[in-house]
Amino acid sequence: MDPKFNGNWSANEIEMVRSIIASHDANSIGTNNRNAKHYGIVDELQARFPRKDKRQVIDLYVDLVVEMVNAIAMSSNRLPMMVSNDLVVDNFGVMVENPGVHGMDVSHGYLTDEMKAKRMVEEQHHMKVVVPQQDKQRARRFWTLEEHRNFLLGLRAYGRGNWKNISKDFVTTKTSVQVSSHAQKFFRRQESTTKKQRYSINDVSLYDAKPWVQDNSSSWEAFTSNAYNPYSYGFGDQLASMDNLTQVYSPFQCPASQVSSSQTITWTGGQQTPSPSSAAPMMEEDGTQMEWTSYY
DNA sequence: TGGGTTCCTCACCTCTGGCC
DNA sequence: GGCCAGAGGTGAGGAACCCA
Repeated sequence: MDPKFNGNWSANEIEMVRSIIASHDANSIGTNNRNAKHYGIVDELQARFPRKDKRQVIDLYVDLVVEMVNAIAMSSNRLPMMVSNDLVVDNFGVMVENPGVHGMDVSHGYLTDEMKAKRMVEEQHHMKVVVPQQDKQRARRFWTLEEHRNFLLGLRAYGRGNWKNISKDFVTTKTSVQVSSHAQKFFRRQESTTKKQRYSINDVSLYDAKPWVQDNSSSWEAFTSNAYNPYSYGFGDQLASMDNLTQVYSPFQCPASQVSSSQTITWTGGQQTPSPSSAAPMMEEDGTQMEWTSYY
């Protein structure tokens, strides 16, 4: 585990976080919405550790998940068998092609022939169900905020270029090609910080708030500041150095000059200013479009 | 070592929606 | 209604990997 991510965590705290993640894992068998689970765990972790900011919680969570997945993957070397992702029951919301995790009927590390046969049947069943859905999803469908956040988490965990793993473990609703395409737009967006741009999903960073849960009466500045926002992950100067992934932690994309030292984002320019007359689209989980509620 | 496969990057295309 | 920016999809090209 990269120590720079959890230097503020004691060994006991890390163990506590592990057990919380594991308990979520055990309680979530049969849970289909991995995306919601990611954030449910993060929310619980932050509730347990109110002195930690959201960024620290997410950092540690992602690190531990990746660590666990890697450990399981390494241990699977002596069990070279493939199972479908859906059969490896929710592993902290991260799917792994791996046996030996709970929910698997493994006897002494090996599957019996009967189990294998049963598994093959189940796999066939899953394939029949899943493939047509993928075809269906081939139709143009905007990325939801949830998907984009999971994309950022995946980017954080695997780094740039590992789209296959990001697709498999974090953005399960998108193919690696789709993730790659989204990443292309995302990085292009990150690079073009000087132009006036209207809001896009790629302006949302991992630590940004969930705008749709905000009180309509709150101002945009209050929303983007950390003071009263329970969903604010915090951003700004303290996020300066994250190797080649700093862009992942960038705040809403706007010229640096527009970000005050107090980390309050002020929006300028018609398209970037979320006003009732220029609402930026948000996507619901089912892909239907919702709009910004008025923050002014 | 060479052929086949997989995956990633890049560029381009089409569609959508906001602005004038 | 036209223009333009942004989003998602797709194909070409190349690098990396696998295997006989």
